[in-house]
Amino acid sequence: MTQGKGGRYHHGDLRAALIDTAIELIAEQGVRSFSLAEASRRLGVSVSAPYAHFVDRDELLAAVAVQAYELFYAELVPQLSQFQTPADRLAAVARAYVRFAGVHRPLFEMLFEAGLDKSRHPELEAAEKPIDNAFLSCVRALPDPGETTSEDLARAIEATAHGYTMLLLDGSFGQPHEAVELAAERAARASLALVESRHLLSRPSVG
Amino acid sequence: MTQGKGGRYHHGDLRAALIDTAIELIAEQGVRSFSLAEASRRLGVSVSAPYAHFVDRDELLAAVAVQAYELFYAELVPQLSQFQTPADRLAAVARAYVRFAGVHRPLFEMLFEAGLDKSRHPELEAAEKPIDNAFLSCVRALPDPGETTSEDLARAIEATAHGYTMLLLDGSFGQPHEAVELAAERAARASLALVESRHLLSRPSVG
DNA sequence: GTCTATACCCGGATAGAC
DNA sequence: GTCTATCCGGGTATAGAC
Repeated sequence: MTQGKGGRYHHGDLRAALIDTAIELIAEQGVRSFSLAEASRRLGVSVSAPYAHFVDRDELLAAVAVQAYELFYAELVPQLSQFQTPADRLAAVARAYVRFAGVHRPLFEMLFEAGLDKSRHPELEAAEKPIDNAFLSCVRALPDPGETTSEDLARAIEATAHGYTMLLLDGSFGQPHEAVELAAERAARASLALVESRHLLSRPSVG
Repeated sequence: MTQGKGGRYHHGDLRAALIDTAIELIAEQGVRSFSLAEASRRLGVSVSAPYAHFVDRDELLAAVAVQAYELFYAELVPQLSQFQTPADRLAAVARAYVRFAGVHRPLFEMLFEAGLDKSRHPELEAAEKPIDNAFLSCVRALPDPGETTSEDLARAIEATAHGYTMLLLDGSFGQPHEAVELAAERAARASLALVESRHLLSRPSVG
């Protein structure tokens, strides 16, 4: 899909092709079992070829993760303009969060299971930030912020969306496609509940 | 710790020793890199010895996971009797949930990252259930259940606790020990907020 | 129940030719 | 930039002796 000539990548964009193939393989077998060797095999290049473009396996995985974050964010964005109130937008973003994980499961898993060292791959933090900001900007648009900081409420909602996502991926909502919608809907509702009782987020939890 | 004689396990309880050693190794290096070979080395037995007690690597890991669930549950239980109201107990359980993950991080991670096939290891589901029940029994003790089912509210709180836990382990709350308490406290407060607005969990999230 | 030995497969990574 | 060839390490699992 990226080379010009025959079956070889002599003059093609092997770097991009490796990223695409890595996504394919991760989607098929998960990050755990991903290897440069297999990616090379699938592309019909030698096992040493990737090292001309990535210093090691982790650098390729980091590039994949960045792309995954971008896709993730791209699927959250449309929700922001589709609802009127900030609260509804928050619910929609939470719903989209869970949906993304359900639809692009291996991609989502790799973001959290690849075991990439973020200090060695600073691009990852940058790629992740827009997602945090999607929640945060909605929270900031709420009237009456109350005592709770925007960051805390945004984090509560993101945590909840993330938590539902994990339960979904773990099978707690069953296997079929309806499970995705079910979990997504629950996350959306919980988000509304957190918004409603956000004043409690900044108080001692027990008397 | 389980054998009687010298450095060999000829007459010791190798099975139990393997589980203990696995926990050690997982605590040191995470599940990812755990191998039967290394566990054998550390115990001073041959690499083939474990196969007399476990059919394969996964069966040992499953046994470890069961033990991890038991410890997890054991740390939640004391919270149940320490607070008066059901809501406070829910907050306390959520707090303890996050704390467990913070204190026994590798153990917690293995429960969700080991990649164990639950259909092949039914013991896992059974070992997990008491934790779900800890949340559920508190919810059931709430006055005025409202329209939302107990299961839904319990799951919302567990999802939130789980989500905060993931953010904590991912470094979103910083590195030091205070991060654990911070995340745990946020989870506790969010639980109270969900209890307070639980009526919203059973309604459509957008009009 | 544990040993030794072995067969097997896999991955990461490098050197040097083209 | 890609190849071939190779080294090195690791893990899983089995066979057969004790």
